[in-house]
Amino acid sequence: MFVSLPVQTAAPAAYLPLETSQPQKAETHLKPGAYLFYEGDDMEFLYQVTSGVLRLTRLLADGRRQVIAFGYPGDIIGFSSNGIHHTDCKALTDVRLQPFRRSALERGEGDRILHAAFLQAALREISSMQDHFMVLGRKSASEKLASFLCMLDERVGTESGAYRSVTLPMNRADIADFLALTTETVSRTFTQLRKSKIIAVNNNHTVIIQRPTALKGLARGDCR
Amino acid sequence: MFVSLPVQTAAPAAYLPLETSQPQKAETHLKPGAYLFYEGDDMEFLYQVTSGVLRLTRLLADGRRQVIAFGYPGDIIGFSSNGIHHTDCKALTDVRLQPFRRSALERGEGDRILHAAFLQAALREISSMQDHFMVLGRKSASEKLASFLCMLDERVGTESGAYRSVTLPMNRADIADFLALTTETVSRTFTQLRKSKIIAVNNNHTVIIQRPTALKGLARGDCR
DNA sequence: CGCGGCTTTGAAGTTGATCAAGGTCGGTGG
DNA sequence: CCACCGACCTTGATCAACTTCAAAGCCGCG
Repeated sequence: MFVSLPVQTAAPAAYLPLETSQPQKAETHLKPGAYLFYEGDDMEFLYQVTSGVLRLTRLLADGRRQVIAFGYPGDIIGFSSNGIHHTDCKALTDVRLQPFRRSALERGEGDRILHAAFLQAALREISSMQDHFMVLGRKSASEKLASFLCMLDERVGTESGAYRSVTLPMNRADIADFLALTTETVSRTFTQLRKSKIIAVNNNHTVIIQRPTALKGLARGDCR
Repeated sequence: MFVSLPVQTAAPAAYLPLETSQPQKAETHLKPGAYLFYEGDDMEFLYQVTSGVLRLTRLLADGRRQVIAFGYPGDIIGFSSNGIHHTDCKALTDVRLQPFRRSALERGEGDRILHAAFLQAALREISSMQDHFMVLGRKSASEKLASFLCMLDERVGTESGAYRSVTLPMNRADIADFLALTTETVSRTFTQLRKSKIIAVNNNHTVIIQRPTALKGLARGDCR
């Protein structure tokens, strides 16, 4: 019986457009702060993120919020089983998107290759959501933040001098609602990681990973 | 901007076999306590649950555990994006399963109808996982348990006299690890729901829903 | 009857939430 | 260029929910 390693998401580390021979709708563009769709909207399109970052959220009646996912280049956004969107989707940066007609999901319709690509994307999504269950359910605040930073580093981290670094287009509240914490706790945890020299923080939107091994260990839950 | 209603999973409320014309492997059978696969195993097959209940779990190095899902009749079990299982899968009851070759997921291979059915199943899975994010991340202990009972009632609840009732094939620890609580808290919360006459509990494995509206309200988070 | 596994209950301990100020930074307008 | 404003972030003090630790109860089964 193994122990959970975060799935080595063979997710498109770099943006990789879906293969298709179908005539497609033209690329869509979104300004920071703009919404792509709201919860309850009819699903007309699926989108593959070409560039930029999106935020998918859900709300409870009393305002409690959960960030369901951040959408990065390569990700497919807007999957729904019943033709209704179940999240709000907002652009955090300038975003470019490739839309695909909803019918591309339906049986028979659309080209086979595209269909298979959607299934692969859905399977990757399931994998990463399973990882996140563990994060939400069983990890401490510092383990959660470490997991988040590691995940972002794997997806969109860049070499910067001696260290790798990650840009955070979302604010502390978004991170809090993704990790099921409060902004205060996220902030305190950043401070803690900074003080233990595991990371350094620039202008609150750039994190430099000074001790990657320590960060990964924390993320895995080797120690609390 | 809407507020999250748990997705009306158009999930096969009753077991609905996948349509396929393909020659299939014969149905598999599992005794209670038997494992279907372990984390790290190669994925050879996908399975549709015909009858019985499965439990999918993940572990952290220090033993912290998260129940990823319970597999009920109609559910597709064993989705993986990279051909490796990322959970342990154990039968909680006698289980019958219809296996499907992994290749049925791959592009080109297999029949189109089956392929589309898998995609639909994957999309439903994503929907229900999104619901569960909200439960794990933002709900209190009693809201979590109420959500769990409502979900089970929708899926497999039965009319029993004046009330509906739900059978729980899993134990308190499994429920705890599904909802990210401890067995003690789950037990206390059951007691609390019992004392407020929202539910009645039989032999610890049967719950009678005495006040469905109160239970649903609690699950939605109308009040804490 | 008695054993073992599961569940319940109680008391004390912790983690993270809440409440409440300040502090920082970037943009705007005088 | 500087002052101000607002949004966001940080820090501190207190609090509550849930966990942990401990012990007893229940129940099905050999």
